[in-house]
Amino acid sequence: MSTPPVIQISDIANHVGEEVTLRGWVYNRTDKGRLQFIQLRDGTGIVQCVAFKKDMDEAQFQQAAKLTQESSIVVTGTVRQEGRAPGIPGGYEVGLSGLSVLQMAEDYPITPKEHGTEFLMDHRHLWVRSSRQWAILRIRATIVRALREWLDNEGFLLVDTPIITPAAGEETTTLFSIDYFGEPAYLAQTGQLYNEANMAAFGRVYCFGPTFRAEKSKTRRHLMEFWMLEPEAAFYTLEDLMAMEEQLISYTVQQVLDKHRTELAIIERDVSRLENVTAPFARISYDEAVERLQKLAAETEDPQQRELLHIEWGEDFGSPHETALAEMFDKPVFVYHYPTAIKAFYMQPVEGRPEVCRSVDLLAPEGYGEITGGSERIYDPELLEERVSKIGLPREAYAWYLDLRRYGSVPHAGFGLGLERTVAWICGLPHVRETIPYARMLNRKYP
RNA sequence: UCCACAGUAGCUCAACGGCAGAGCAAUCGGCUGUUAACCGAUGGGUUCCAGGUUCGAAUCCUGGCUGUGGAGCCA
Repeated sequence: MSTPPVIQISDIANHVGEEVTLRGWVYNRTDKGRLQFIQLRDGTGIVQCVAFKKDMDEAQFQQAAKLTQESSIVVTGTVRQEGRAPGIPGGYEVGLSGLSVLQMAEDYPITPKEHGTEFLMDHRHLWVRSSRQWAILRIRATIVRALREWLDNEGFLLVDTPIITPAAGEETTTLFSIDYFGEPAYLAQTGQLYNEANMAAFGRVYCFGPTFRAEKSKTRRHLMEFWMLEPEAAFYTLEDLMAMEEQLISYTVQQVLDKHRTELAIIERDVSRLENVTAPFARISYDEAVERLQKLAAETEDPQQRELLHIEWGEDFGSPHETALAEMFDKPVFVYHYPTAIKAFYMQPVEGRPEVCRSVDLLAPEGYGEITGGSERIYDPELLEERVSKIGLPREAYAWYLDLRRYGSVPHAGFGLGLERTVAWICGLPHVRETIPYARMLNRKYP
């Protein structure tokens, strides 16, 4: 007797009326005596399998009745359309004729009831099987693919930058240090400086990989290990950068809308907010942003809220400021020309107004905060030298970077995009911890 | 690092100075259309840890640990 062909649940609509084999895990099970319902999960979807006592071998029917949640099984049966059948995609079910058990799962900790965050994060290795997490991580993969696809199509070359580095990428943030054969080394917090070297070799480049920040940040927007996409392009101006970012982001959102209606429905995302994300995005200067915030603070009744929104020109935005600014627009908003003093040393000052620089951050709507940050870079060798010595960076560690300005320096610009914040925004999640398979946070590195 | 809140059964929670409880999960039984099925039964506790107050502490006090939310910093 031959075994029916193995199919994937995502492809089930193409097999109605056929005898098939499915392999996977028991998502849920219930029975009505001589009738059993087994929801089977195979990674591509979930389908309801129906076992009637009269259609099956008695021993197999008895075994099915003992199936525990997440037991691994192989089943055979006939696919039929059935409006009552739940699942992903749903609307189809399999009338079982055979079943074999690969392993009977022990008591599964994650039940179909609600659980707390700590418990779920402790069982992250199992939690990723849940349909909500399944949907989020599939959308994350599409976001990564869309971002890279757009860049590849626009002539940006993927050039990887190192993760183990000899010194800080920028001056401020704390780094994770490692022992490099007796010498200190650090996990990269950005690939940007290397990107600038690669830009001079390939014109338009990007790097995409994990970055590490040893800051003791404890918020819904921070991870110790997160993925950052960093494009860098020769001869790009700040205006070029904004035009590029709005195309890249709107393309990515569109790809998610095209490919993941099912997943967006599972996580109950309000897609109307995403359908709105089309170029051009709003653009306001830092000056205007401060004015808007001061006006808003003045009009705010609640004294506590007014205190949170207080800002003077020259200060960086805190998260209440970013949220308030983003709420003034129904799509992402660029804020450009930040004060030079609060930005990184390599950012190009605005001509005739050196107290501000050619920098731009993109704030996502709905309170998700900064999802990209970028700038034109200083290309004048003397100015860059001056900046490096002024803030007391170790000259020898940056010698190679300063070299770039000595051999054919050109105007150029680039930005970094935080992947997890972008995923959180597009998925409408309250916290970045669910946007990455295994989050590394202040109080968590397990599992 | 700072501020606020929390920790009770495998999970989610109740009990708030006087016998340690419920729902789900587990186990056993029933049911031919379940959608987090339903019905009946059974088992399940170092009330985070250490000290203190009290006739009596899950409950009040002190210290610690762990977590959650927020701030700062940042993407």
